[in-house]
Amino acid sequence: MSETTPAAAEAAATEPFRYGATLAAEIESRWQDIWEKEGTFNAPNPAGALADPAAGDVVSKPHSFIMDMFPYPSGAGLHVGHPLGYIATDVYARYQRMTGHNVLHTLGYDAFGLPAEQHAVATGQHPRITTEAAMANMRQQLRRLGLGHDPRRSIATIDPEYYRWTQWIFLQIFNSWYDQEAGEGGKARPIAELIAQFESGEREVPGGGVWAELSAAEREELLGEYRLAYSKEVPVNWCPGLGTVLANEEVTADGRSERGNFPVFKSNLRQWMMRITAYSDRLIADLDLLDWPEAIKLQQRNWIGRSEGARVDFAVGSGSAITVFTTRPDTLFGATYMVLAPEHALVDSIVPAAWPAETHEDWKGGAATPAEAVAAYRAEAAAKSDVERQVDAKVKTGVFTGAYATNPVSGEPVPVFVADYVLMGYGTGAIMAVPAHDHRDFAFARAFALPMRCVVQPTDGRTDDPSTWDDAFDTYDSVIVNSAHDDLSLDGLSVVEAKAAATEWLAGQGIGEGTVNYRLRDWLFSRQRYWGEPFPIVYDADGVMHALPESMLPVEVPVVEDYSPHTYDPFDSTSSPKTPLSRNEDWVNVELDLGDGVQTYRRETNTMPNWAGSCWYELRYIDPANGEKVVDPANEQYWLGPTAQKPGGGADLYVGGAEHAVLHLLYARFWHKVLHDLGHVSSVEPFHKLFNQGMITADVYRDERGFPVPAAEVEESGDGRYFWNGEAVKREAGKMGKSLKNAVAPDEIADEYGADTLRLYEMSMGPLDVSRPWDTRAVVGSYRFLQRLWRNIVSEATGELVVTEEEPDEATLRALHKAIDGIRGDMAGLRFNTAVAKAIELNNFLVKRGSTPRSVAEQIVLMVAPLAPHIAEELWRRLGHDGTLTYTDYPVADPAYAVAEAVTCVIQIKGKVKARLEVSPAITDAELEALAMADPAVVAAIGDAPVRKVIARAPKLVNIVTG
RNA sequence: GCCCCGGUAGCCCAGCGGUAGAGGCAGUGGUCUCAAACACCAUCCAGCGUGGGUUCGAAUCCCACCCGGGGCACCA
Repeated sequence: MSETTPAAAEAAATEPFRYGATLAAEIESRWQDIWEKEGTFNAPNPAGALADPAAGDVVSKPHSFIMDMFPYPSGAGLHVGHPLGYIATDVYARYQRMTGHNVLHTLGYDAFGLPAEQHAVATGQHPRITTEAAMANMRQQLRRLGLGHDPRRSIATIDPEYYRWTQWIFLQIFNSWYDQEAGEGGKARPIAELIAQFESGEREVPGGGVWAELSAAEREELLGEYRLAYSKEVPVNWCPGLGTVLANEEVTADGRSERGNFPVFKSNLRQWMMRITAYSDRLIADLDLLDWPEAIKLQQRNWIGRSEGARVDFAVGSGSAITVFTTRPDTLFGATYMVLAPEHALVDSIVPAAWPAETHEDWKGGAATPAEAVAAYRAEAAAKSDVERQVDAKVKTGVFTGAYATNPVSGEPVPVFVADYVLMGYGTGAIMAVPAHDHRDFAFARAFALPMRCVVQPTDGRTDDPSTWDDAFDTYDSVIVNSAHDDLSLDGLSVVEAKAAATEWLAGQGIGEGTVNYRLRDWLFSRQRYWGEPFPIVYDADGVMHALPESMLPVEVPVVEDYSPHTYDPFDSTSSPKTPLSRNEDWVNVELDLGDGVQTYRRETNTMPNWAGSCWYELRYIDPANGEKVVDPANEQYWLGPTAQKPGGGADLYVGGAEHAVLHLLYARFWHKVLHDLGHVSSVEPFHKLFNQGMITADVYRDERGFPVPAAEVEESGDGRYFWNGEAVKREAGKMGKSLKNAVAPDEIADEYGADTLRLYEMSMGPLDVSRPWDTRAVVGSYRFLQRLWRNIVSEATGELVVTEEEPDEATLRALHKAIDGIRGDMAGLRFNTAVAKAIELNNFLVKRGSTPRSVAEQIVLMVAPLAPHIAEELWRRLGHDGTLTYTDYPVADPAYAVAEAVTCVIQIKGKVKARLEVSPAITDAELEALAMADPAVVAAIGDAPVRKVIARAPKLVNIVTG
């Protein structure tokens, strides 16, 4: 496509006053320069360096903080799918400016992370060089689109002045603990307050020690159990192929790394964690404050996975007990066996020396003693990667431990198994199995010939004998049966009632209590990478951890020769991570005075994950140059503070892809809440309204071998078949990208038609939240619209204005105000596709009219301005206005003209259209009915049939029911 | 397997109880042109995924199913 000479450019060469690619390019670059030079989109702050005395009383002006999801600057350059959201937020931001809002809209770069590092390793260039080049390239590409960003606020996460605050927030989190007793639902408090409680004896030191007598190492160990950021040996996701550990959220359902698709293994390693689980309840509850798509809220709720249930102790052996978590205490009488996770600590202590008499052969796993059987099974489970465990999930495996526990309600002995379908990381790592009413337990019980007991009355026609069942019966909507003994009877109670009754009884017996359990785990926060934020943490000669004081921030990423990660064979589960930063002894060993005189310390060599920088960037957009504080409270309050419309506060609009539903959005909410608890921000949520834009897809053409061929070179034959170089190829839908050879760059489209055309086309393709295919051929439609708009106002022959000075007639006013009314609503509701259609409709009206009154021209220019700002600015100037239209009021519809003067009323007989009438929109039902019944066509159609009923819905419809 | 979202003209999409069509692309015919491209004018095209139901009336509401896209998936 790019090889052919743009036809429009040729035309422009011969017709210099015509709106073609050449004229569009000239207009666009000129206005982009003006906006930049005049700082048109600079938003004044209430306080600090970005406050503007000339802006007047900023605080009393309504604000609108509009954000795009933090882009990662890819070295590959943009395709037309990337800017979809950026154009949409720009259109909305421009509309907001024209309706009196102080608009904060900018775009920064999330520039730390794995891809940049991998790219650097591949090309041999330092990640800072490649990343900064990619950012410059992306800025250049985006500038051409005319996005109205405040350039003073465009931060980058790799800037030391930015990441010093990322490290500062880390220190806030590190130096905090979650006080469950504080406020409603608890809150984060400074760790110093906890230490004071231990010192004074107000709070008992766990383990019974005395604080003053503990060593520094012991104190730090203890505080690690409280800190919201802590370092601990935990089972983590180790990915040898990437050479780093990963958060649960970065591992796919089939046990592979989201990035790179390498196998991931469970490994016990000392790593940094964030205690996000302390916020589980608040992260769920505060979703109610947010204007987010329900689907995203649902995904967050599911990810956090709150379940209410009970902890129950099952006595085993003499004196010890296995504690299980269950959501179904109502089915306690149906618990016929138990299962421990292979890693469960109690396994060793309950295993007897020999198999009990009459132990089922299938339960022994072929071993001579229970200890052998358990050891063999554990070894087998440990060697499995998550992938294998996933693949094997359909078949239930396990072995009998040889031990029996006692069902606390039935008093019956229940065998205790070890099986990997029970996960150590959830609940207590142990379950009571109720095979009659749980699918997994049912499958296991069938495999091991375990007894089942039906305790919930089946309601689907099956008998109450589980031996005849094909699967468990797990409905909640039924009543409990077979569940009674001397002082507890659940029989006849509903499931919900029985849960409460059973929990209450257990608590009374001291063997259980109601509890809430979460699927969410603490967030693994360290990575073994070079290209990330270093931790502001050092270790002294005794290995005791010290946080650096604020004055020593930022801890800069050292400039080194060798920044490559230590990667391994992707399948080598025995390997262990090594940090790239540890190679650099000069940097690792550091002389510092942390209050005890100058001493040698070793730096923490892990780095923070990619998510760290994007967890708080909304705050820095607000106050990018603040050297004293993360954000000035006056500015935070103004832009993010809670209001009647947004009870939790947060940015007014946040647009981005749905793929960040749980990762970024959950982490950012968590950090924001910590900062709120510690008094740094007034808002409790970072993003009030979230909008997920759809994807732009593109046709992919594959040859016989299935390889993609360059989509731009494919030709369509008349009969709907496709050819490339004469060879038949197959068409399918796909993502846009280099690998599928179907990427279209925004620059190509801007070259041929101008950026305004590209913006308009992207906005008119369909609703913003729906994915839709790119069609280069269709772009010309948006171009023609702009040409017609231009022609309605400026002569193509002379470049002179052609608007008339007449007063618009009534029909024109009606068309105009109908358009204003509709477009305003569409703009406010982010329905840009229909807004464009209405603008085209009005413009087409003006074309047919033959001339355009000046007042109408001005209003249509203003209406189109958010969508196609360059041509609008140019026409506005040519219409005789000085300066930018950015802050000119958006047209307001006159209600007198916004309704049609006459409407067509349809007359139906039994739902079939028989006649039409032109009536006033103000007509009453009775008048309309009378008119309809008098209509000759209607009279004829009714004939002799009796009229049973007449439905009149003024002014559009009358339906006559006969017969 | 479970949970979301979507199926309207050849294509992208409006309409979301009341005439199936706002807008765009493509197609067809014409104007312009020596021809063509561009542009302009005109025009063709679907009964709304399928099957039931509610209603005077259903693309629109309800139920079931089919197809496409996304998410979750031994979480006790």
